[in-house]
Amino acid sequence: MNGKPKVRVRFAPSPTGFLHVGGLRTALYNFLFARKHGGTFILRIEDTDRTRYVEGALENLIEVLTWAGLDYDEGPVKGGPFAPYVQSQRLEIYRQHAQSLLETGKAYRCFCTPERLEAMRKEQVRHRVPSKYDRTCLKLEPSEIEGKLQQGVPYAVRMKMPEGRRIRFHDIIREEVEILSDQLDDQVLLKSDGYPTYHLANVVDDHLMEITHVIRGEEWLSSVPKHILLYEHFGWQPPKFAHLPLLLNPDKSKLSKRQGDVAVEDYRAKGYLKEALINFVALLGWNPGDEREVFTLPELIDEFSLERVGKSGAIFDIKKLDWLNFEHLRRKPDSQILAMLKESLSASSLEKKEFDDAYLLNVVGAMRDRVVFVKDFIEKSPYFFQAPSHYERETLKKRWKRETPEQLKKFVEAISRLERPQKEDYEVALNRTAEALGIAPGKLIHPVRLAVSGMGAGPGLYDILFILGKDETIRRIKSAIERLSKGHPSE
RNA sequence: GUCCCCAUCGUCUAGUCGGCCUAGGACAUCACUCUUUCAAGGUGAAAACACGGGUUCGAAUCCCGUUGGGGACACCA
Repeated sequence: MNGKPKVRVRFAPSPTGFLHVGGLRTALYNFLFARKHGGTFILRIEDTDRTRYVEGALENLIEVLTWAGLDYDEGPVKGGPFAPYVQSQRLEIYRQHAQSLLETGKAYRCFCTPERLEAMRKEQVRHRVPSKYDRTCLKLEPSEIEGKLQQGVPYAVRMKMPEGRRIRFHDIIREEVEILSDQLDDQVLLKSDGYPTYHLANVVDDHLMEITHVIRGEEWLSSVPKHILLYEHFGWQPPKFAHLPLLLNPDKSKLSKRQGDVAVEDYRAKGYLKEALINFVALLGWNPGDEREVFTLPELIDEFSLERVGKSGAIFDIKKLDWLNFEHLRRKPDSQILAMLKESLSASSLEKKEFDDAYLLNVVGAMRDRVVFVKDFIEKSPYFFQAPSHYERETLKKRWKRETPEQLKKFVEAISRLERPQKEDYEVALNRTAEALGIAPGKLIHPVRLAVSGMGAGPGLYDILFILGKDETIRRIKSAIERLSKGHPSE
């Protein structure tokens, strides 16, 4: 009941076909801020550039946001009190606002052709003067304007920038920022095709949708004065601003395609968990102030504050993302990993894709400290899903000796006699066999591992044998003896 | 070029508005440990306040400048 307005924030992407990880972070910070303050998180689509229209981009965007767990309260499809939330469906609203600026003399019509503007800019660049619109159309007589309108000459609406104004504003992250209005161009607000530019649409919508905090990327910082002026012209109170530092490529340029993956979907496809990606991206520019680093979404909501967002750009370091993926994966209960493993299995190129839950759970237990991704269960321990097709050359060289086949035969004999062997039974059998042969257990352990898995690394041998089971173990050892005895085939 | 923003280990960063910082943590790297292998775990090492001036008894922390990096300068967002 007290005067504090309810927090309303928006994530306002333009639908270019995929969600950029930088966009994911912007969305996340907006989301966290809203949830933290019991506010509203709005999704608004800024599709005012018809030349960049991408089929299905909206659906894709919503799908990815939903996957990440960033549910919006108002927006396209879902609707809300300020619908529509897609700018291309709000053209009339922008037209009216542009009209009112025209009437109050804060804006004017510009009939210049793109060609003329292009030539003008070139000229300005050549003379090394700041490239700004030369205000040709501001000097038009009312009769001339009338004439052009009569003839149906297409025009854009330009904002008339005041001269000599010092525009100062407060940014939650950057503190005080000051820009001279002389630097500002007479920005086009309404394009000749009737669509608004970002600046007009953004300001109008933020006001109409009662946005209290504009949280967006730093690339917008230098546009704020234009926006402030617009709010002023309309007689509106501007929202609070928070400009986030940029996400950078390893070479410190603005994160972009070409230097790796930038689409959230790329990371999803590679097997990153949403928990890890969200956690990682949250830490790029923000930290809780203590030493904790692994967070779930609810924990982030609890801890988040814009005041703790840093000012400098952050390089997207995939190594740390991998580590977070590992951390989040290992925190998941076996049952959940099991479900993901099954999915991974059915998508794999394995011949056999169906396994008992109990069997898979054993695999999960044996491998969970050794994998970063769910798909690693298959890639790092394929032998749990199919018999080895070849044996690692290096390991073979190191562990497989001339006398090995005979020794393994003894081990096979020993375990053949076992009834429903447990882990420990394999261990006892191996130790006894080694003892009988008068050799160290290692002389058997390594060849057995190689025989059943084809590799030199993995979980404890007895775990592997137990998981594979007696019959399969014997089969694989015999097969290895057969294949590796003649000559010394390495691959 | 003009304007704006930024500046602590290779990377993400702590550093609550000057003293407790001989600069802390994490990832990555290396070593040791554990161990039948590989991981995980444990222990430890190496690794940074861009530079120059101030202000102050005292500066990573405040001010100025330099350098470096980035962003914005469209009828794209």
